[in-house]
Amino acid sequence: MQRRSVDTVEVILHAAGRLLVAQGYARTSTNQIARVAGVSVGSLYQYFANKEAVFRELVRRHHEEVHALVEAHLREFADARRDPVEAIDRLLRKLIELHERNPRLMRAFARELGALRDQRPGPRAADREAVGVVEQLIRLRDDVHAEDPAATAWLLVVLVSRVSESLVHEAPLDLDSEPLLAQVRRVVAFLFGYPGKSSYSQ
Amino acid sequence: MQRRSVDTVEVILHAAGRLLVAQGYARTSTNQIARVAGVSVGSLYQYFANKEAVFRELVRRHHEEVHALVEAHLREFADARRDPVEAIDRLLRKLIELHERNPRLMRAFARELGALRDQRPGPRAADREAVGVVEQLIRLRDDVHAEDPAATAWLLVVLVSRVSESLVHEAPLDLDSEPLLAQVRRVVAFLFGYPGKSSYSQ
Amino acid sequence: MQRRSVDTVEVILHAAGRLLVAQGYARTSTNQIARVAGVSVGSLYQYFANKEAVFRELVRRHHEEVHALVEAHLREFADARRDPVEAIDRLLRKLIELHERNPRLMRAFARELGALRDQRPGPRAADREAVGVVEQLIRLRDDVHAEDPAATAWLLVVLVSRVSESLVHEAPLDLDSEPLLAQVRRVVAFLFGYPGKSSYSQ
Amino acid sequence: MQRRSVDTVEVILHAAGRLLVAQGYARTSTNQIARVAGVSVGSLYQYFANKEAVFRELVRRHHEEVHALVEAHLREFADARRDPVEAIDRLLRKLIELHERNPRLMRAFARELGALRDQRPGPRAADREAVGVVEQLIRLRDDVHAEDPAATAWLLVVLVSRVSESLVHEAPLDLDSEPLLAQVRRVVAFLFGYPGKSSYSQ
DNA sequence: GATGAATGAGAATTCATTCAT
DNA sequence: CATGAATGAATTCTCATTCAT
Repeated sequence: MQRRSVDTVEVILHAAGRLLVAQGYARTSTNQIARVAGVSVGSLYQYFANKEAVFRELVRRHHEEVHALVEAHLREFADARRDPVEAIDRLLRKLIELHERNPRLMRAFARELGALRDQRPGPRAADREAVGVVEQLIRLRDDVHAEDPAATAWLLVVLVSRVSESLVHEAPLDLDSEPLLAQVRRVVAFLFGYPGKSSYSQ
Repeated sequence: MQRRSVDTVEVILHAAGRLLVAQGYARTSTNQIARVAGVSVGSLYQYFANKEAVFRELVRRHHEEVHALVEAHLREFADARRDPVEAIDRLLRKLIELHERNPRLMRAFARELGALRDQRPGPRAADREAVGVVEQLIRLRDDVHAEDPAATAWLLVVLVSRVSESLVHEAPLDLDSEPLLAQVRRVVAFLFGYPGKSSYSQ
Repeated sequence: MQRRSVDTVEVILHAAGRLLVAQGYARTSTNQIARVAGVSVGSLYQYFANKEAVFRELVRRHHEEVHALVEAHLREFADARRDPVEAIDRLLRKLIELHERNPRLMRAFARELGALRDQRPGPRAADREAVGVVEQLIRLRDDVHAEDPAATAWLLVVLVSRVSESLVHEAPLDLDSEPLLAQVRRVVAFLFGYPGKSSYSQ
Repeated sequence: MQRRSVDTVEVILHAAGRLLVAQGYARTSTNQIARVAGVSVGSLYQYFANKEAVFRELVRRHHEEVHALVEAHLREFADARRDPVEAIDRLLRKLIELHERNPRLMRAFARELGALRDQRPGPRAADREAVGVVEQLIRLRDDVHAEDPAATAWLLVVLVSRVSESLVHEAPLDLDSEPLLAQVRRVVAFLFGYPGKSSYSQ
């Protein structure tokens, strides 16, 4: 029984994701989701309060993953023995990897579920939280010399979150991602006062 | 006659914008838009093929404004006698100004109209175009020494477009925008090989 | 001025006919008729009380033509010096000719305007009237020996009106119309007690 | 479950038929049909793709009945031991009987649903098919001497189908149907080369 | 008379949600 | 718990008709 409910929720979310990608939020009906999932609408409403809740759960799970990733890398970033620029670079790569596991779904999240996004705790809220944490970390690390830790933290968060999105969403751009990542790395190093590391001036 | 039609379109778009902000795309009906606009639904459908078309036009107009702004500042950026970092900074400020004229509407655009945004030529396409132009400009300016013009152009565009959005959308962040802009300026200068200009290391 | 109004009515009816054939009654709007006719909707309503009236006039004109044809041939049929079977045959050919001038429109009349058809005087009423007239004529002619004049008249009218329709509407039937007309002729002759004329028994 | 669906379809069709007779196709809305049927509009759309489909099913069922009748009598007509004229007469009477079960509905079919009628396989297609079958049967029977089997078959089909319609639709004609049927019988006998059977000349 | 923008009642259709089985 | 038929409020959109210019 326990098993069954877990499966039901799973197939519903899977179907919802596929339909979201294929037709968007508005065009996807709960009956449709249930049909594709191979369960009855009734079952859908057993586990989800309404249509929105289905998609909210879908997004929530994604955010959870992102959050875990960010947290792990911020721990690395906090570790004085490790290179902070590397930590950011690695986080960025992990985020891109995450997006690339299902880019069409990630794009659909951004495109279709903007209206759901603003619920707390959403990504904006997450960003906000991250800015605070990063600022503290910057202040704690002796080797990071940011002029304005608060502004630097903010820019860093914006950079990482938006760059990872852009790198995936604008994939068709005929640019290789490696040089772009290198560029971001340089900027991060610059922000951290590591001018010598990979700057063009060297 | 001419006058009437123009007015009708205008009041419809105005009403659509207000309702978008107040209740979102999904909850806004065409009858409602018409009522708020003070015209009949029939008139709405005289000028717009369907509900989506109304909001598409709203977004189109916004994009047009952004496009004009970007174009003007890229011309300034192309002018060798003017400081390129200043040009970017001014563009950023203008974009923020634009957003701040009606931040709630701008936020609604991002939140609610993601699905419309992807039409060609949308902002993504615009970004793509901008990257190409900026790359050329970087190559042309003798005083700009970017290591990898293509990657630099891409990062610059992502930075400007996403930072301006973030600055407005996350306004509640208890940060003053001036330090954030200064930070962005520093990064831009760095990207352009102007390390001495406003770097913290000076 | 007089001229203009006549023309306006004419172009409207022409457009209505074309649209009726192309899309049917329901799918044809008055605005569309006006556009195709090259006049304004307002003008349409200057000359026709409503949408239905336009099509009623179209049908009325057709009925008028049919009526004139029938009347002329009934006069011929009434002329004792002329062969009554020939008269019927000629009428039939004339009706077919009429239908063939615009078979698609004729078919559309039958298909789409059934609901208008029942207005008096419609074809049914016309049939009724014709039956009475034909019955009298049969009684008057000495050379016509119909067993039951009333029933014969009825059958004759049904035969002529339905056969002419069928011959045109089912044109794709891979039958030549000449043999079919010959067959009808034989039946008419039989009904008139002209068994020797073209019967197979001769 | 099975039971419910069948009932729902049935009451919808019943209501549609009644409304068709009472107000015609155009004036009948799906909401109205549902209300009269005592079900919700949603249920109507669960079983029918759209308004037209409801009426198409209504007509289809009628055609099915007619088709069954015709088929049964053609089998009789094919039986060499039975009188072919009688077979036609009986078919005609059965068709009239069928029409008279609900003449107003039959009339409404003709008047209002002409546009639906033309779908394949419609009555015209059915007529076409019948002509071919009848022609074969005429050729097979030794006792039927038709001069031109193809033309005879065609005329026979037109006669039977149109006469049965006319007899019902023009019922108000102050004629008794018995003499009319006798007249048709005579014509059929004549077409089959049975001149002595019931001809007035005997 | 002509025009065509404006009207708005009304129609078709959808779909989230319920609930009897 | 599962099912899926039934619901009906709500929405989009059409189009015959009017009337100010």
